[in-house]
Amino acid sequence: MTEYKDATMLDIARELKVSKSTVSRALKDHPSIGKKTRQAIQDLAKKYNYHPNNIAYSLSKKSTKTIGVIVPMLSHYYFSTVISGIEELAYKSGYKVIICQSAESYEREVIVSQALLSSKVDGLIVSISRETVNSDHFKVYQSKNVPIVFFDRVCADMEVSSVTIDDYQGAFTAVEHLIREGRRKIAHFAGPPLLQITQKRIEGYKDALSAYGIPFDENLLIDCGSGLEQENGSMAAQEMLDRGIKPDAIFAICDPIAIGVMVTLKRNHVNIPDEVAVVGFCDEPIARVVEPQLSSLVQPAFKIGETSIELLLNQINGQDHIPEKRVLTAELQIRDSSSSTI
Amino acid sequence: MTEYKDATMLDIARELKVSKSTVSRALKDHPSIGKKTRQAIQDLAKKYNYHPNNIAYSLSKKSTKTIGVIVPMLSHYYFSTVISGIEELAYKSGYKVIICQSAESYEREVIVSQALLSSKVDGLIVSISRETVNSDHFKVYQSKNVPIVFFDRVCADMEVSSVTIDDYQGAFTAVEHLIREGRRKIAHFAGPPLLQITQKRIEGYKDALSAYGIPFDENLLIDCGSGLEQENGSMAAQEMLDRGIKPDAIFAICDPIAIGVMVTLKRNHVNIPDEVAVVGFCDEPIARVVEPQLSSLVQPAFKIGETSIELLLNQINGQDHIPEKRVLTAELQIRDSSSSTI
DNA sequence: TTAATTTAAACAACCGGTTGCGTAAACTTA
DNA sequence: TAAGTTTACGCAACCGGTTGTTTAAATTAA
Repeated sequence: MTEYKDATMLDIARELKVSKSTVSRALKDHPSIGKKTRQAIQDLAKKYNYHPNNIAYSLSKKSTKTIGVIVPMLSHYYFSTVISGIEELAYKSGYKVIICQSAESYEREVIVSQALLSSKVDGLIVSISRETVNSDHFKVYQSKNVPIVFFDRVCADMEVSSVTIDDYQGAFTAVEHLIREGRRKIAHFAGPPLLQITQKRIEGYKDALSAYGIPFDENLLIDCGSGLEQENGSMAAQEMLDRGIKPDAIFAICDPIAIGVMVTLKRNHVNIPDEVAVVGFCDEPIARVVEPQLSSLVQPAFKIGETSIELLLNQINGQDHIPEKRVLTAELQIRDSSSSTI
Repeated sequence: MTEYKDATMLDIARELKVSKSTVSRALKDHPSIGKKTRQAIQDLAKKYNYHPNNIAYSLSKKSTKTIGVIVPMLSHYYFSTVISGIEELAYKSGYKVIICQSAESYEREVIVSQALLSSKVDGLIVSISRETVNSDHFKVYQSKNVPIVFFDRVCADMEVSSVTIDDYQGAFTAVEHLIREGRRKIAHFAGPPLLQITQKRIEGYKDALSAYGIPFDENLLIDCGSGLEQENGSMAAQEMLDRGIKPDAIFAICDPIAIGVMVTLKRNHVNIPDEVAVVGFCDEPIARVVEPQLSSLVQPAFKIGETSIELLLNQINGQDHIPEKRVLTAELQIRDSSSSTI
C-alpha cells in the first residue's frame, strides 16, 4: 500500500537477473522463454502487482488501442445511447474510448479533434456540431491515415464512412401518417439550416405532401432558429400562433422542439391531438412522459453506435479501404399526440 | 494530403542540420536557442504540419495531462451535466478528460478503473455504481499516489476527497415542505439499499417526520428494488396501491422513480396533487415536462462537476494533502405536483 | 566424440519526446 | 591579446515498453 513507484519490467528483470526482453516475452507467454523462467517472472509480477505501462506500449507499438468520439452534447439521450453502443463493441475488441463534447461549438470541435489526434487515437467517430461548415480539422485525420466514421451529422464534403438514418424516409413516414389521420394543414418545425438532417427532413416533408396532392405552403415551414431545445420550439410555436397561423398538425425536427410546441399549444388552450396533432423525431424518453404521449420516430441509437464502431474497426484493421455509408431506418412510434380521436 | 507519417522532431532536426534537443527547445521558445534558428525551426514545423506526439510526451514527463471520469450512466442528465462542469475547468487547466461508464456494474467499474490506471491518468473522478461495495480497485490508486475524488456516490470506507450534496438536508426539506402543505401520511420511495444516498435520504425523511411529531410507519417506506428507473417507481407504486396503502404524499428518491409513481397514480385515477402530492430528487428536465410539473430538489450538477475537478487539481498540484469533503446543498423547487390546491 | 540443430535468453535498436551537462564559438573585459 | 563570460547548441541518457538478431548452452544426430 505504500509503493510509490510502479514496478517496471526492468525491476523484475533485475531482481531475477534476466533481461528486460525476457520479462516482456515471459509475460506474454512467448514460446522462446523456458518454463521455469516464465513462471518465476509471472510470479514476481503478481507479487509486485505489475501493470504494463500503456503509454510505453502505445509509443512502441504506434497504436493506442483507443478510439475517440466527439459528440455535440452528452446530455442528450440520443447521443449517450449511441456512445453506449460504441463502447459495447469497442471494449469487446480491446479498445478504449475517449469521449469528448464539442458543446455544439465549431471552435471547441477543432480543439478536441486536434487533442485526440495528438493523443494518437487509432480512429475517430464523430457527429459534428451544428456550427461546423469547415472540415479541415477532420481532413488532417485523412492525411495521416487515421480512419473516421461520421454518424448522424456528417461533413458533406468528405469521402468517409458514415452511419445515418434515413431522414428523408423518416420525415416522409411521419407526414404520411399525419395525412392518413386526416390532417391537411401540416406544419414543419425545422432545425438549424446548416445541418443535413434539417434539409433531408424538409425534403421528406415536402415530398410527402406532394405525394398526397397537398400544396406546399411556405408559411407552414417554421424556422426554430439555431437551437434544437424545448425553448426554441416554444418560442417558434408562439410566434406562429401570433401570426395567426393555425395548422392541424405539426411535424417537428426533434422531440425537444415538439415538446416545446406542445407546451405552447396547451398554454394557448389548443387541444392535442384533436385540434393539432404532433409528431417528433428521436423518441427520447420524455416522449413517453408528456401528455399526451408524443408520437415520434425511433432512431436506433444503440445500433447506430454499434454500426459506427464496426465500420471503424473494419477500417483500422485494414479490411475496408473504401468508405462505406450505412443508412438505417427510423420507425414511427405512434402515440396519443397524433392518433386522432376526432 | 498524402504524408503517411507524422513529421517528428528528428525529421525537422535532420533537415535543418541541428539536433533533436534544439528542435525541442526551439518549439517551446526556450531562451537558449538563437533567434534565427528558432524561427527556422518553427517555420519548418508549420510547413510540415508538425504536431507533438502526446504519447512520447507523456512517457518522458510521466504525466498524461489526462484525468479519468467514471460515472454509472452517461444517459442521465445529472451525470452528463456534472461531466460538463468537469470538462469546463479541466480544459482551461490543460487537461484532457476520459469518460467511462460503469453501466451500474461493479465488474465493469473494476475493468474501466484498471484501464484508466494503465493509461496513467493523472487523477480520477468517480461516482460509484450501485453494486459497488468493495473498493479495492480504487485503493490501488491511493497506493500509487494517484488522487481520487468521489462525487455524489462515495466509497464509505475510503479516506478521499469527495463532493456530495446534503442528502439528509434535502430529504428533510422535501418532507418538511409536504408536512407544511398539510400532508401527514407521507410515503418514501427509497433507492437501492447499498447506496449511501439511499440511507441519508431515509434518515432525512424519518427525522423530518419526527420533528413534526409524525410517527414513522414502516409500511410507508417503500423499496423500489435495485433500480432507479421509471419502471421501478411504477411497479412499486402499483404494488403499494394493491396492498391498500394510500398515502397523501410521496417523496421519491429520484425523479424517474417519482415519475413512474405519477404515471401509476394517474392510471389509477388518483389525482395529483389533490389526493397525493409528489416530490422528486434531482430536478431532471422531465420534471418540467410531466403533468403536473414535478417538485424536485435541484442538485447543482454543473457546480458539483466544477468542484470535483477543482479538488482533484489541487491534489494533483500538491496543494492538498489531506482529503477534503465538500457538501453542497440541494434546493427545493416547488411545482404543481406538491403545491396543494385543496 | 564431434558436428549439426534446437532451445533459451541476452543484446541493442527503436518509438518520440525531455533535459542535465558539456563545449566550441562569439563576445566582453582587462 | 589573453583570459573570462556568454551564447547557442550538441551529446547522451531516460521514460517503459517491443522485437529482430545474436549468441551461448543444451540437445540431437552422425
